[in-house]
This record gives sequence, C-alpha cells and structure tokens, in this order.
Amino acid sequence: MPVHLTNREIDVMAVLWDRGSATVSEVKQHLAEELAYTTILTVLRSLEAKGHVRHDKEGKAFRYYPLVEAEVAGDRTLRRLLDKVYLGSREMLVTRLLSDKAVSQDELRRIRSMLDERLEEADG
Amino acid sequence: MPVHLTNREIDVMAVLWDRGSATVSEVKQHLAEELAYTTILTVLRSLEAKGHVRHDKEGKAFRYYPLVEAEVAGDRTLRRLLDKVYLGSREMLVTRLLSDKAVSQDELRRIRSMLDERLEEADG
DNA sequence: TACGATCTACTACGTACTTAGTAGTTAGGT
DNA sequence: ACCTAACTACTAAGTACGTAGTAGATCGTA
Repeated sequence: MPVHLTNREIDVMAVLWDRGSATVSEVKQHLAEELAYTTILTVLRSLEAKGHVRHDKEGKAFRYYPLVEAEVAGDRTLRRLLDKVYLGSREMLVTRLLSDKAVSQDELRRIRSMLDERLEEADG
Repeated sequence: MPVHLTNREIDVMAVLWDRGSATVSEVKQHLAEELAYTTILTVLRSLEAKGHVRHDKEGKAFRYYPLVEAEVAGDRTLRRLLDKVYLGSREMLVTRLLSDKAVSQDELRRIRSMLDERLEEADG
C-alpha cells in the first residue's frame, strides 16, 4: 500500500524518524514552526488513524512511534518526482541534487563509492 | 520565489515539460487519468494565474507553454525530501533512488561519470 | 484524597485543491 | 453568411488539509 503523507504530517514524522519516538511535547519542541499543542496532537491522531504511527502510554502522555520507515515513505514522492519532473532520468535528478556548490567533497566521494560497489556487484 | 505545484498541477505540467507545449486536448490525451476537458482547462488557467504557464492562440484553442523549468520546480520538493525524510543525507537519497534493480548499468555509469567530473573540477 | 497542571477527545472552521457543469464564444467548413 | 463542433469563461460544490479551541480525563503531589 502506498504511503502518502501531507506536508505537515511529514514535518511531524521527521521528528519521529529523527528521534525514534516522541511525545506531543517533544514534537512541539523540535518543530521548526510554532504550532499549538492540540494541533500537533491532531496531526498525530490522524497519522495513527492512517496507520503510520502507533502510541503507548508514558505517564499520562502518549509516546508515538513511527510505523513506516523514512526511506519507504519517501519512495512515493521520489518516484513521482522522478517520473513527472525529471522525466524518468535519475541522472537529471542526481545532477540537480548535487548542483548545490555546498555539497562536500566527502559526500560526493561516498556517493561515488556506493556507485562503484553497485557497478562491481553487477559485473561480478 | 518558491515554485509550488499541487499534485494535479504537476501531472499537467509534466505533459508540458515532456512535449514542450500543449493544448487542453493534448494534455487530456497524455494524462494517465481520465479527467473532464474542463477540469484540465481549469488547472491550466490556475497555473497561468500563478504565472507558471502562458498561452497563445492556435486556431480556436489555446496552446500552453511552461514558464518554469522542470528542474527548478522540482528543487523545492527535492530539498524538502532531503531534509525531512533523508535527514539531509544525499547519499541516503541517492542510494534509495538507485535501489531499484531495474536501473540500467548505463545510467549508473553516466551518474558516476557526472560525479567524476564534479570531483575533478573541484580538485583542479 | 483532593487539587492542579498536563494531557487527550471531540468539534469546528477557514482555505486550498480537485473536479466538473453550464453558458456563451469562435473558427472552419459548406 | 451560416451552422456546428470545439473551445473558453464563469460558477460551484465536495473533500482534504491545517489549525486550534473547549471540555473532560488523568497522574503526580501535597
């Protein structure tokens, strides 16, 4: 089943992915934007209704856990972006992703190594 | 100014990007989903109101042209995906992008070449 | 065991997205 | 010049998103 997250849901999930789990307060604390406590709760309840998070009790609060991995959740968006915007060209997408001059040499090299491995294991 | 496109707008823009330009009929013909003629027109008019496309007349129909490049339009989504889902790791994103076994050797090699160039030009 | 701070459940509302119908216009053929 | 098929303009309505308030529950503490 395809995982679809709205923009605000992604903001909230990002906190869960980053920290492993979080209460409403913790999410609130780590969000870039200032949102009402109850707003965040609403988003989390909605995410739970869709089966993307679960919770258990911790004191009187709920602690929420992500049920979808970040990578998997991203697949849908990535695929769509690839198909619609970059016309299916992964090269174009990666070029764009790395076009930022601020990307470190290190990261470029790590990505190249990863590619080398991919190519080797296919040749072998 | 940040270009933001809704899902359906992206579907429509994808046709324009792919073909260079299109009339309502052409868009309708190339969309994956079946939508009413007037629905597509509405989307195009909305896109025009936002300054993302322009049109001129061709016979009695309008021909629409994209005013934003696909790459630029994708940047926003890509950036967000990178930050929120892949926690800023381009390596993770690229890994995921290339995880599909169906990616051709050719495309992998092209991407590696691109990386080589990027690394050389930085060393030089 | 009663109180208060903190938390959840329920409800609601404005806005934007998505879809499409109806009415009126226009170009191209006869 | 007229007719008609195809097209555009205007309007509208359902749905999902984003936000948050109010009321009621709960746990720790005095």
